[in-house]
Amino acid sequence: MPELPEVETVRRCLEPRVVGRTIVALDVFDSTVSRQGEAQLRAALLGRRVAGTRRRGKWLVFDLVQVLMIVHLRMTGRLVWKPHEGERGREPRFAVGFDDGSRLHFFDVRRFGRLWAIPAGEEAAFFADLGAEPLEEAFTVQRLRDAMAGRRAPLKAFLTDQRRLAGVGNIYADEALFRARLHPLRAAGSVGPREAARLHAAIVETLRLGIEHEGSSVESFVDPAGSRGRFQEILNVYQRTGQPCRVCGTPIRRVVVGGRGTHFCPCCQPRRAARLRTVASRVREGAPPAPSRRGR
DNA sequence: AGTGGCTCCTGGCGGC
DNA sequence: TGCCGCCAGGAGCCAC
Repeated sequence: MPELPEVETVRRCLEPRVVGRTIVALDVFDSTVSRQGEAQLRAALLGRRVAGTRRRGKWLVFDLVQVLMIVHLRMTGRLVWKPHEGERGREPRFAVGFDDGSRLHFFDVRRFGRLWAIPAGEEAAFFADLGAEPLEEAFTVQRLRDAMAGRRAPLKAFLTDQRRLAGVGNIYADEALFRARLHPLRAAGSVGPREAARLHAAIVETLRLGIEHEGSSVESFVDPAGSRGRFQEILNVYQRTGQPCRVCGTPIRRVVVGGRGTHFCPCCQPRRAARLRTVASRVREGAPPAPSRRGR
């Protein structure tokens, strides 16, 4: 499932290949890939030069100066770079041809991926509902705390909600929560300042590590040049149900949160806050519980 | 408003 | 061996 690190990996692979090239062909083989028709997409894209590539959350943006070509890979979308024409096997959903004869093919077995061509001036409206970009400086601990404040939604659902945070999906949410030692079912609004700082660091570290490893190839992810990612080799919890936690050896558990498979270590990610657990263990040891700071 | 649930889509897999 | 049904999940939509 392409998330922020996978989309960034795709972007980095494509950037040197497409920047400076002019789009001379667009073929739509599956009309459901875009709400816009082939004629409209062609009118918007043909003859335009690629000035740069960007990423916003899990959305890949090709900057064509006055127009933006935007691609979302969703579940199984794959952009495949072909130096020259010619493609074997399954038909792509769309293909873009460049002025030097090279082509970019979009393959997508589950057909959830989408393509847009919008005027550059509509970018703000297009991404209006998208939350903080986690690898930008503006994403601070305070910003995360503000976003979590008062929310009853479980942390797992909060992290994968693109309106709150852009780019985190199932894999990196589970991995970030493990790093932060936070239980996926904890309400986002119940997270204290220290825990929020830990979660912030965990989100940033996990995503950076994902990019460093060129993404996770847990299903079929490969970059446009055909390279697999390596992050799946260092996953701590995702799809490791029943296997021992790499930290404490406890079997990894799987629960469903918001309809999504969620993996965590029940020992490293306790449901209750650490302070409460300390009180519980004091009771178990026969010592009187520490007096509450609030006196109640 | 915030939250949870359903839908789309198809290859892969477990069970019988 | 073959077939059936379930599972995976990003985002959009809908209901409460």
